Amino acid sequence: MPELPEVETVRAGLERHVVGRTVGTAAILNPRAVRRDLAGPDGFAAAMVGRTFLRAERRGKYLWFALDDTEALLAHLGMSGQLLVGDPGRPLSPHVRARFTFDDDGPDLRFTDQRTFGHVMLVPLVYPGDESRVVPAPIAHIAPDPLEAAFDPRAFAGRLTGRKTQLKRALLDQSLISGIGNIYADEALWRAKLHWARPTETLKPAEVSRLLGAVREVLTEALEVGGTSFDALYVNVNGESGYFDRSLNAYGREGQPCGRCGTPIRRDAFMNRSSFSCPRCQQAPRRPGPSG
DNA sequence: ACTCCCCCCTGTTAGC
DNA sequence: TGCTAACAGGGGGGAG
Repeated sequence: MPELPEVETVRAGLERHVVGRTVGTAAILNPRAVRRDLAGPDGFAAAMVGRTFLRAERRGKYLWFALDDTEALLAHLGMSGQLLVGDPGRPLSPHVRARFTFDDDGPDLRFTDQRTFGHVMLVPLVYPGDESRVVPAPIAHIAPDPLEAAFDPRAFAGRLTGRKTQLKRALLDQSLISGIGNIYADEALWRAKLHWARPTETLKPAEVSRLLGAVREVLTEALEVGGTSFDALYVNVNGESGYFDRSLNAYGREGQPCGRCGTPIRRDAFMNRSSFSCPRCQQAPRRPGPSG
């Protein structure tokens, strides 16, 4: 379940192990991995040969390598995507979807993805709106994430309370604030003592800043321990797990006591998935937001 | 313009 | 024991 802390952990690993190196060969082992690339598997692979990874960057859950001033290799890990760096001679696992070797004959890069929700593509770099930062064209509509300099807390507060929806839906909307998924949404809401169904238009300024503080806290703390791993589906570029699952207060803890008040954590069906919260610390709104 | 819901996919687990 | 169904969930795209 790669969200911002997991993707950032992967990005940092790629910066260390891949940046500065030049692609020798590129192979697409499953065409679905490049389904969003207009050039198709063969065109994509051919266009990648000889390109040098100049920088490893990230916004929210997307990461990319700048290849020059105008193009980038964009990647999204989806649910189960991994970018693994290792001995080019090691066995090829059945879930490897794309493989890049380098002209220095060093460690190769493998995009591995059991459930194939992730993808990679070669894309143009553009300036979105009034921002100073260059980003890949397909993600120009994604909002800055709360850990980057371009994030504007006041603009976020205004757009959040201007919506007519439930708070958790808004937190998961990458065009409003990026990098947050189901796990960290539940964790941030628990910390801020806010209910997932709270109508966004009723949020007070103090509640919004409490929420943003909780979001930044939980993302930062998870990042410090390498992200959250429940199983082998999320690992860093060396195949190692993160440790934040030990620090979860709400997510996945149905029936277990709330760390603050002891009330059993409750699980609600939400958007075809689950929402975990403390029924006592996180008071349900009298009138839930739309689609509650 | 904004909000919402379905669907893409595979491996694991719960339940009958 | 063996099958089926539910579940995990990010986000694109289309419906409303």
